[in-house]
Amino acid sequence: MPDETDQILIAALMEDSRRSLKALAQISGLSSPSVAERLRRLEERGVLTAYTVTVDPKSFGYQLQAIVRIRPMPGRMHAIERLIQAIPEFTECDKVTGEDCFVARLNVRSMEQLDAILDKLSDQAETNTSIVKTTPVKRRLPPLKHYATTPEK
Amino acid sequence: MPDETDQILIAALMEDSRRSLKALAQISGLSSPSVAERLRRLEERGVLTAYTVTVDPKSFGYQLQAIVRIRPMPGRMHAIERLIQAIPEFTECDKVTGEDCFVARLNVRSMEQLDAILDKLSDQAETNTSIVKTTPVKRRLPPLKHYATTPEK
DNA sequence: AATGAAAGCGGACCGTT
DNA sequence: AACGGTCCGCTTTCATT
Repeated sequence: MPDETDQILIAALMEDSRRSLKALAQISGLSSPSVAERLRRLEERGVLTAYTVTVDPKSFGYQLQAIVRIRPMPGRMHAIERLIQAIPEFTECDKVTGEDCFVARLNVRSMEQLDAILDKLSDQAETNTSIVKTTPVKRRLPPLKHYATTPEK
Repeated sequence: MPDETDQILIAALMEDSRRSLKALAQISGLSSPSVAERLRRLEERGVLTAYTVTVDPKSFGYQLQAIVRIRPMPGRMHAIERLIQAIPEFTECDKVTGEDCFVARLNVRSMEQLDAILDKLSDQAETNTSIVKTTPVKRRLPPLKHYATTPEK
């Protein structure tokens, strides 16, 4: 389990993954070789899974974002799963318990494109689409503390 | 709108946001000062919105992930929105059209914690919870091409 | 597992095209 | 808007604790 120093490093990288080892060293109170060593181990252990960027989809003309719940018809589950994976406008998808097998995020340029994509699923699944209006919570980390110091308020 | 070189840079950073300017220069066929200049402009224009890391929640004991749809009772929408924001285990939340006002992602350590958190909403909203079993599509970028060279297969 | 020293490489700032 | 050159600073390696 990551210790407190690891958590400081992770939080610092979450804010800005391009921070230099030296900057991370200052933040954590370690030397830069130690930081490098810790990052290496965190990657190795699968704690840090990716260094990545966030892009504004609107900059690329993706004016609409939708959450689509998908309920495949009997026997069509694998086909639907492959279809979702093959359509790049689905930028995220979870397989979940309950009636809706999949919950996916869809980025499209227009209502017409939304319709066209949902249409591809329509012969093998029922879909339920909600257009994203705003995002009250942007992707963030859950609390990283080991011990539940906060009694789960 | 970002040109093709910008797209190459963005895709390269999406894969690994810690790539050096020199590495990005080689990938894109530019010099490193030019790469630095382009990144600066992409940030300025709000195309690149963050450099960040992805963490495995399980490494921190978050054994369960759920998608929660939340339908506030009349007049309780703002209160619910603030509540979601205040509970750090909600790591993502969109406000959407339709009956369910919010769709949120919840990370918890146990079923008990799941219950405890949903309980906090229960007097002001109806919730519908789906446990995430697998993630067929991990967060990715939609196609970045300007022109729809792919006729939306 | 972390440190300091040293060497090698990358980034930032020039002036130029 | 991109380039090459230069200088400075960071990263990486290694020996040490």
